[in-house]
Amino acid sequence: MRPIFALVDCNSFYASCEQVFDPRMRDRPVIVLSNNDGCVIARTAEAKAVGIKMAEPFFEQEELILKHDVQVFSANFTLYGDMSNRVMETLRQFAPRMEVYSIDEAFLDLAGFRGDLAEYGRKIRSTVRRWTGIPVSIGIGPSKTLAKVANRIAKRDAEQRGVFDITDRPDAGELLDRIEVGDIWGIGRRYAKLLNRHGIYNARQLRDAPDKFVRQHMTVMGLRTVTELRGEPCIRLDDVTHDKKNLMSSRSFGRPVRERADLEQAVAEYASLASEKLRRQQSLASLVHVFVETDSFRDGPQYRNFATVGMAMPSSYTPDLIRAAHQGLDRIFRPGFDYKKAGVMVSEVVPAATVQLDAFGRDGGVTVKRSVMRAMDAVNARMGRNKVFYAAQGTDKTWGMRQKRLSKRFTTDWDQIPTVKA
DNA sequence: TCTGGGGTCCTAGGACCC
DNA sequence: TCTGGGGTCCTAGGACCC
Repeated sequence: MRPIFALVDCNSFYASCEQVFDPRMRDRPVIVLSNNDGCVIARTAEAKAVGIKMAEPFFEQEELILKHDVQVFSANFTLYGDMSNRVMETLRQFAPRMEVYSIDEAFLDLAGFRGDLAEYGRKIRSTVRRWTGIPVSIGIGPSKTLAKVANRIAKRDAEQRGVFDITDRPDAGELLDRIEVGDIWGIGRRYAKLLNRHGIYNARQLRDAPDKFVRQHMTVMGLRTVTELRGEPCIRLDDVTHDKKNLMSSRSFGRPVRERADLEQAVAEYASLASEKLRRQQSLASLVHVFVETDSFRDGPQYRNFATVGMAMPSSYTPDLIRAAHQGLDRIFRPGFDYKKAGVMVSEVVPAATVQLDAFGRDGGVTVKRSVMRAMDAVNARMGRNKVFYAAQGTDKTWGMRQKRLSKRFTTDWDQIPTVKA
C-alpha cells in the first residue's frame, strides 16, 4: 500500500498554550521566552508581523516589545507538556498509527485512506481546535519530507486554511520552486550554504540534483532527503517510544556563581532531575558527566570543563547520581571564575529490568532504593515538583533561573486551576 | 543587568586483534 | 629488500532536529 503521511504541527505552540488560558491574549502579539528569560522561543503570527525575531535575545527586542505592547511569558514547560498530551490524544483518534515527533508535532499514517485527504485534514484541525484550543497546520504527502513541505505551504498560504495536500499534484515542481532549500527538513544552515554555492537554491533544484553529488557532499542522510523529495518514502513512521540513550539536565544561572557551595547545589539539583528522567523511562545509567562553564558572552577569564564519573552499578537512585556528580565537580571546579552554567548528563543507559547482581549476589540495595524513589516520585507527582528533595539541592537556590513572567500551571496543579467568575 | 535546553545520527581515523 | 588485509570498537567532531 502506498504510504501517505500527514504532519500535524501546532502553530506557535507555547504562545498558543498561553492564549488558551488567557482570552485577553487572543489575536495579540504574544511571545514565550526560553529558560532564564533569555531568548524568544515562540511567537504568534501577530508578534512575527511586528518584527519580533525567533531565537534572538529578549533584551535586544525590548523596544519593539514595548512599542507594540507584545505580551511576554516565561517558559512554562509543565503547562506545555500537559497541553501537548491533550493534543496528541486527540490526534490519535484520526489514524491507526501515529508518531509523536516532538512536543508540538506528530506524523499520522493515512495509508489506505479513501476520500478527500485535505477535507479529512480540515476535520482533524477543527477537532483539535475545539477540544484543546490549540490551532494546528497540517501537511499531507507521500513521504515525511514532502509532508513537511506541504505543512510549510499550509502555514504560508492563507487560502489553504491550514491544510495542504501535496500528493499527486501535477504542479509539484512549481510548488517546490517556492520552497527555499534551507527550509527543507534535514537541510540546516551549513548544507543550505553549501548547496547555494553549487547553484541549488530551492527544493526543486535539490530534488533534481544528481545522487552522486548529494551523496558526496551530504552523506547518506542527504540522499535520503532528496529521495523523499522525489516522492519515494525512505523514512518510516516510527510509532514505538524509544528510551533515550543520553539524558541531560542543565540550566544557565540567574546570576554569575563563584562559590563552590552554590555549584554543588546546582549540580545536585540537575543530578536529581536526571535521575527522575531515568526513572520515568524505567532506565538506569552507569556514567555521569558533569560540566561547568563561564559566560562566553562576557569579557573576563573563561573556563569550561567536564568530567565523567562511572558508577559501580547502573543506577537511577538520586543519591547515587548526586554523589557521582559531586565527584565530577571536585575534579573540574576551579575557584575564581564567574560560572554561568552547569549541567549533568547520564549515558550508558540500560533498561532497569536488566540490573545485574554483583559477584557476591548482592543487589547493592537496589530493592530498598527503588521503593524510596517510588515513594518520593509519588509525593512529587501529587503535590508538585520538588516538594520532597535532597538537602544537597539547597533550599535558597540564589543561583536559580529568572522567570519573571511565568503563567500558572493551569492544568497540573489543583491550587492553580483557573476559576470562572459568575 | 539580560544571549535556552534538550536530543539524534553519521563519518573518519586510530587502536587493537588475528 | 620485501612491509597484508580484514575486522571491531571507540572517540571526536560535524551535521541535523525541535
